[in-house]
Amino acid sequence: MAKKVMVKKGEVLQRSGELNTKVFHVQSGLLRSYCLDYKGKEHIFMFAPEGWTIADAIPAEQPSDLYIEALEDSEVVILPKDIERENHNTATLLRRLYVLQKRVIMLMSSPAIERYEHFIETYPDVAQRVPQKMIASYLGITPEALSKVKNARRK
Amino acid sequence: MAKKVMVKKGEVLQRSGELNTKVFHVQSGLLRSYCLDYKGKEHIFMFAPEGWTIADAIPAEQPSDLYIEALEDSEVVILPKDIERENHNTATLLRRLYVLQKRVIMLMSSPAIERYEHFIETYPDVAQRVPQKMIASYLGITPEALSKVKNARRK
DNA sequence: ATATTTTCTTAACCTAGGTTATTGGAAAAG
DNA sequence: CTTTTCCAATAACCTAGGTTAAGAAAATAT
Repeated sequence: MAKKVMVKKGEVLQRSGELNTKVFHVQSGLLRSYCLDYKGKEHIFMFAPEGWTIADAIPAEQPSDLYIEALEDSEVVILPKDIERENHNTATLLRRLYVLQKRVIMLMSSPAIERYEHFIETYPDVAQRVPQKMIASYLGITPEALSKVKNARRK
Repeated sequence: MAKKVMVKKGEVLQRSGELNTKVFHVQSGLLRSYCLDYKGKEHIFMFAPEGWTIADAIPAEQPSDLYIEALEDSEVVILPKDIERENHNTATLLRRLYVLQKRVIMLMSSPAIERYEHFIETYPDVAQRVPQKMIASYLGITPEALSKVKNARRK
């Protein structure tokens, strides 16, 4: 049922539009999920370092909204999507729910610099491992804006 | 364990900062959850019409981030928070997760007018029952901006 | 019914962040 | 090592949406 694979940096594990039947558990390395907007611009939905699980939350029969890609060489366990229905413990789902709630609240009510600081505090390791432009994409701003905003604070 | 209450429009069922130990199931009427930002401005996190469940996703021991308030006279079943851990079925949690995922993606990648149209399509009934400024608050913009943006499209 | 409070709209002006372009440096690839 | 690609920073300019204010229309309260 479950199988383990080694993926190289840059490899795409799932593409938007593909049937969404898998859940990925990261044993080592780093994955990200992202979507493309109508202009073809990427928006990072989440990062998944070691120990995290990453998947599109869309129901299993529907085509995926998200791409899932390796940002580092990674060791990944691929599980069938319906495992969420049985085995996946409720505590994990509740935690994911809480993380997303926080994210929505921050997107609506905090300026970019605060979202940046919150990200750095919450995921200090990830912040060291990905380029700035990916952090910007996760925050919902451009890399230029992130540069500017960090600069503005440093005065 | 569970108790049913009638609440009047405007009544606050839970306040930010209070210990977050309850889940509210709406039998009739309409509730909303919202947070306040550092300027005291409200941001609506979600609406809960008949049949929906609403709660702060923060772990049960921690003080709530969200206010929960009745927008109409409502019939509400109040459940202890830990019911989520046992009885709450996984399908419901997965659906909540999916709704939030969509919300985050839209907040990051779609302009206000598209978020508005998506809201109207997804919750046509709610859109009829709440003032425009609450829709604006849910979308993450001001009522003035919503007026402007709707006007701009109508040309 | 009348008074009071909300809501919606419009308008003038302002600001956070987007866009495009350029530079220089750091990584990858050959 | 050298070439190419990728990345960060800066600057000039632009735009979506915020802010403040004011008036008209609804909704609530008295």
